[in-house]
Amino acid sequence: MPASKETSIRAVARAADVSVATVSRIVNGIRDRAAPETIARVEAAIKALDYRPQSVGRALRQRESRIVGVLVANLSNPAMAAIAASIEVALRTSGYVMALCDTHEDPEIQDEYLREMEAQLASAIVMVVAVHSPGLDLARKSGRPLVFVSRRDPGDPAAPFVGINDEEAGHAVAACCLERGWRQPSVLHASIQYSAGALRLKGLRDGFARAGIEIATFTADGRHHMEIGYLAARKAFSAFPGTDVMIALSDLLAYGAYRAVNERHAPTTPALFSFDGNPLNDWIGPWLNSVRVPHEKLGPQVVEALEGIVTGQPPRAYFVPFELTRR
Amino acid sequence: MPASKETSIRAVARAADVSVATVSRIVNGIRDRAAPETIARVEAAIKALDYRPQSVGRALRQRESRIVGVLVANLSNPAMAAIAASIEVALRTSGYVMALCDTHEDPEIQDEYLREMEAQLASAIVMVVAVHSPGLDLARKSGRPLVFVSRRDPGDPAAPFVGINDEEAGHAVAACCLERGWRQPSVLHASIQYSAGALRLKGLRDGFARAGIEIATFTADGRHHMEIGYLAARKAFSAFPGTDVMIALSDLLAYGAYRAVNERHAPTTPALFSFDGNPLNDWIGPWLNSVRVPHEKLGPQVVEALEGIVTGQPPRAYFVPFELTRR
DNA sequence: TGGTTCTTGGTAATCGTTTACCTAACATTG
DNA sequence: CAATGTTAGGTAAACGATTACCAAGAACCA
Repeated sequence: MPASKETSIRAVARAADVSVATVSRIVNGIRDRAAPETIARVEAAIKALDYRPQSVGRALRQRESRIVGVLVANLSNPAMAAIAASIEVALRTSGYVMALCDTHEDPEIQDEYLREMEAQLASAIVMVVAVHSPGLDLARKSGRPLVFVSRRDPGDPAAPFVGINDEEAGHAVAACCLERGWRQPSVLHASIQYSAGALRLKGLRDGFARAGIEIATFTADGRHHMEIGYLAARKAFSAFPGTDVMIALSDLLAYGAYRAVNERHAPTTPALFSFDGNPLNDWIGPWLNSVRVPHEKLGPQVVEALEGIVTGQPPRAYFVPFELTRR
Repeated sequence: MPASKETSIRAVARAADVSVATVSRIVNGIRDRAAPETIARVEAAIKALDYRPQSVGRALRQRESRIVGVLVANLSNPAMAAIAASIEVALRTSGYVMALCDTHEDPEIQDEYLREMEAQLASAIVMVVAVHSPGLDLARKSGRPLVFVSRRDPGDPAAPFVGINDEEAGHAVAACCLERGWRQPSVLHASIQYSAGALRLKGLRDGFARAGIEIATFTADGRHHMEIGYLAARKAFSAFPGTDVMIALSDLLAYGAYRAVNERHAPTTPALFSFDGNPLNDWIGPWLNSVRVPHEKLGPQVVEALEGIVTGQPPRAYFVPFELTRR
């Protein structure tokens, strides 16, 4: 009868006729504190009772759990879901457990979760697209490893960061457009108060400036990024009818722009370009040129960044290479 | 100086000059065991020290943490990500913390996570699209509340379930097709060994049978659902060239079919229908008719189902209404 | 042989919280 | 006034795991 009521370390100790200390040491792989024969007996008991140490006991004693809090801004965004999925795999292989939280890009919810992770004694926190918040300021000095993904720490640009080199990506997009002869770019963006958007824009601006081209930017208010993209694209069409390429600073904006393009029924339509490149685009957005972020590479980099922090390496950016998908 | 090193319940007790028991009672809202004046003093101390009880201590003592394990089959599927987002909001409002795990629809990973949630003393487990696995059989008898979302418990059809009525949805799709005069349906599906697919298919079959129409089904092998949809649609085109509507049993299959439709360059193209209706479809898939699952309603139902279990109500299905999106 | 070191393993404190039980002091009642 | 509640709060034992420290025997060496 495997397990059921009493599968504590004590039960194993009784079954193997040793002390709990010995069991604990063996479970934790300390093999030079017990005779091989004893180890075998304990391992047999563990198997027989189907024992697995309870995380809470360990966490309480060590003042640190194996949970890593991953706070993402918006789970409904396929790009972020893909990032979360990648981080999950990487954390699991390293023996951590991901607790995934959706902050809805709201500072208060973000703080609520930061506090909760503190209460859970999370061993690290990963912020995927963080916003400025008081709790984040506290977390920064709490000593808990903190890694930022996609968007840099809004309060400390030097904090450990995993993502693409956004400015370089902007450059690359500009170069690609010029190569194709698109010289009337309009850029659609939502908020650019944070690093990712601002850097992408800077890269674009610099890239086009080399050809003596100044870019036109458009934004709008909306309930979500698709709507913003849609409205911004409409603005672009009326203010800049001759535009031959629309560059959206994120996928979701491009989806919105796509609707605006279709509704326009013009003889020629501008090309569409965007950043993020979520994995579904190959199928649902074949009309979209994009900067593909290799989401599957993000997870391992996050783990590396975390290990860098605990081993005391100076904080730095862990860039993953992006690719251009041209249609 | 709020908090930092020593913000245990003991610190609060010292600051307010009471025992830890009193602090604990006040923190937990037991207000009739202390004088109002004492309560005020303790609450002031809590605020001054910025105290929040550590979850691990509580979990250890109560043998149950506030974590709810949510195991989803595939985070990269926007429909499932949307479900996870909805569950997250509902759990948070009820004071729980979601630990989200991606099982990749792999029984072994699913079991690994089930065990981990056990070790974390999770207070409940939510399975979004579960597969059959030995660990699931164990979890079922562990007494821990267990709710299935989207797909029923593969081992116990009567287990608590939250989702749409798949058979009825199949019926509705058939009726809608007939109303539009589409009488040559081809159905694309991946695995139908699980409840959702099988029931949708049954509903479709029954619905069309009323008009004396037999449906043709197609499937294929592929690395993911998009590819399966693509290949199955190609099969359908060669085996059933006259098909006037393709019904995919999930969104992702429909995305794949869309590519096949576009590549065909035929004078008339079949209509596309699918199930799931993820929130992005309005923008990226305007060509897609679908059964929209109101993801935002799923989370609250999941919480209701969990509460039903702990209050000892008999297990049942909690259906959410679906809607047809016609293009 | 007496001392040292290694091996093997046990003892018990500790982490932070909850809660059953105890105990004064005071209030109420007959 | 004695008996009985009631109120307000404290004491201490859990919960499960880790780990610093201790100790007995064996092995080794001079």
